[in-house]
Amino acid sequence: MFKPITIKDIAQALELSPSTVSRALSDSYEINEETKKRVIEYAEKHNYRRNPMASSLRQGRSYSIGVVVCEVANSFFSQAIDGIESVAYGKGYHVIISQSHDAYEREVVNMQHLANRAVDGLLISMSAETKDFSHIVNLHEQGLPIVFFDRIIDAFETHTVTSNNREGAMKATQSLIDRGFRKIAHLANAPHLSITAERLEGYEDALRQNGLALDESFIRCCHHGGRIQQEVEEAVRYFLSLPERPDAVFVASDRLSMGCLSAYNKLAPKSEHPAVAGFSNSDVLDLLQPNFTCVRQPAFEMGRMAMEMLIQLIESRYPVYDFENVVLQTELMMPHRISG
Amino acid sequence: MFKPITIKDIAQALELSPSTVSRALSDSYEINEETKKRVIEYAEKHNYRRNPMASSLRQGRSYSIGVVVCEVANSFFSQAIDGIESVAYGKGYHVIISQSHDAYEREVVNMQHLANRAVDGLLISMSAETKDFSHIVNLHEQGLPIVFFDRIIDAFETHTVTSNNREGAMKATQSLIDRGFRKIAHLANAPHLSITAERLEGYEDALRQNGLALDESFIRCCHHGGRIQQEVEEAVRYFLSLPERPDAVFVASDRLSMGCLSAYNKLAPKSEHPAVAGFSNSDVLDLLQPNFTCVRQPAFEMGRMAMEMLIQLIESRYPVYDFENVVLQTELMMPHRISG
DNA sequence: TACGCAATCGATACCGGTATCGATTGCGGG
DNA sequence: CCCGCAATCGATACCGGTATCGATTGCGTA
Repeated sequence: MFKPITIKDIAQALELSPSTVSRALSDSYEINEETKKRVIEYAEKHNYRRNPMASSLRQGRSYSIGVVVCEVANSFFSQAIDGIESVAYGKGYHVIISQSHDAYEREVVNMQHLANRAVDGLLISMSAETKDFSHIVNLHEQGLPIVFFDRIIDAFETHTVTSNNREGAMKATQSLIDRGFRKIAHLANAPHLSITAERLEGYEDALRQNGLALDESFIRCCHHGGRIQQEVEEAVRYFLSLPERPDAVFVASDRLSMGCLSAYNKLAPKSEHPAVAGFSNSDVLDLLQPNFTCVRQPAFEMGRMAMEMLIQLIESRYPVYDFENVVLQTELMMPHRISG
Repeated sequence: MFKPITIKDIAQALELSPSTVSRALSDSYEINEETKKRVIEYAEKHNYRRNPMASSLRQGRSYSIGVVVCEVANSFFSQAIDGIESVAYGKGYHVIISQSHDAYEREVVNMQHLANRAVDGLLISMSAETKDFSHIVNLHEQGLPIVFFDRIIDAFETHTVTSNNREGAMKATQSLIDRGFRKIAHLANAPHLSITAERLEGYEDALRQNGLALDESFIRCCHHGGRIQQEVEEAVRYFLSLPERPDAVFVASDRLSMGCLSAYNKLAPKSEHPAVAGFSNSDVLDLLQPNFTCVRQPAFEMGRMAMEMLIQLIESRYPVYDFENVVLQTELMMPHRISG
């Protein structure tokens, strides 16, 4: 096994003290330019790499932050992560991604692993299954900076970034109404999520504003957020089984939109497909399904802002008590007009 | 700021030595059961968390491994990551994901950050842009265990996991031939990738075996692997501009398949769309596009195996000189029959 | 009685950087 | 000539665990 060279090796070789080498390598003003050059040259020549653990241990900081999302194979989250990374790299932070797979157990384990000094802060979008927040509250009480995005909770005060889910849902539902549909169903996400309630509200508001009746039987929620395609198919099968079938569906999330369209393709002939509108940040879904209206969230921007807020918390010298709750606007993408 | 309790605090409180506490917490056989219980109880009660940096620094191991892929918003890679995680968590390893975005610079930076004792090993699927492998060779020469999967290189000997790309490509192309198509184009990936050459081979083999002529003008490759939709559209536009248009296209990757279908939807009426077959691990793509034949790779299994091989390298007491190059089989998914 | 050995625990060095405090040198001003 | 101060660098403790070596005790056995 190869033994990497340390700061002490350099010190010995150049007849300097370890502290001088350390300072030279971090470009300290107290070190003579000439000395710096010697150190840096020697370090590069011998392929020196600073040991991040030793550094973190001493400094009490790791310059890395943890991101907890349900899954990365999701346009919304992957775009958000890109936004997070764009800020992080600029400010010298490293991003550690971990997936909860919408499972409570997984979320707890991942956070424990990330927490306690291994990361300087946490960006969290809650898992669908999680009802008990004590693992997060604990970390927060221990002083770990946390920022929520998208799927937030109010167990304690901190910065949050969300999009205007109510309005997005309303716009999508309204677009279906504008296109002449009246029997509009709602395929909802897991019931405990903040976004679920907000989007349901928007859906109901739109119906109400247009004098349409609310029908509980037209609402179906997926407890696993569509990560199990079977539950989506069940919901679609249910809609298809209704004596009075919906002629349109408003879908609450990216994955559910995928699953919903896919399920209809599988379970019913094209002539019987309802119009579908829903939340999605996919680049191609709207193109693949010309009849699909989607609500896009500014995912990249959300990631960017969340990361900036987190860095603010981390680098603040004093405890922060004044928290921001940013709400970003959504964008409605109408169906493409395809010739032929 | 909250000050987490350390092993020394526990030692002092229980009137033990730090080493005893350390051993008690790692369930050493040299510690009396009674003492262990006292220590563990106190630790739990006071919410003790072992500091991973100190631990890693001393042990020279971090029990975490790094994964470098081009992007996570990709069915194939996200499934592979799930496979990796399934093994990792079982063996007590933590997985750090990082994305190269198919950019050379990004790949180098990420690896540097992961490397040098911050991770115990690396699982790599090469970026499309990378032609210079010295950053990886360096790490390897320093003794960092590395396993390649999917997009491999042969700059040095190590374990690798791939799927049978040649055969997969052949099967897909053959399926198009079987369906009666004769003018089959190929939308290829970035030229330097191992998978690109292998899949091109399979495509050409299939044509040859069926007595069809190879036509260079029917092959177009995307240097950014389709991450820039514009380059896919250009290729599609090119195919559409040919005096003799292809009646079918074999597409080399997941993202390219998405992009290709999407581009055709955008650029040509449905009646002029060619049949499309290609590599894809998407759950829904084949359902959304009934006419799409896809080659699935055993992504989860690839991740699983790669991780197991990496752990073997990491935990081997002696240098390993006998390397495995596993090749897994692909599966052809024929178009669904949709009524209506 | 003496010795060997297992069980249990302590003291300490060390992992590799870095914060802290201090030492040395040189020079300008009073 | 002395003092103050800036510039430059060294010695050392320390971050929080843990490997290493040793110490102590008790007990069975030669």
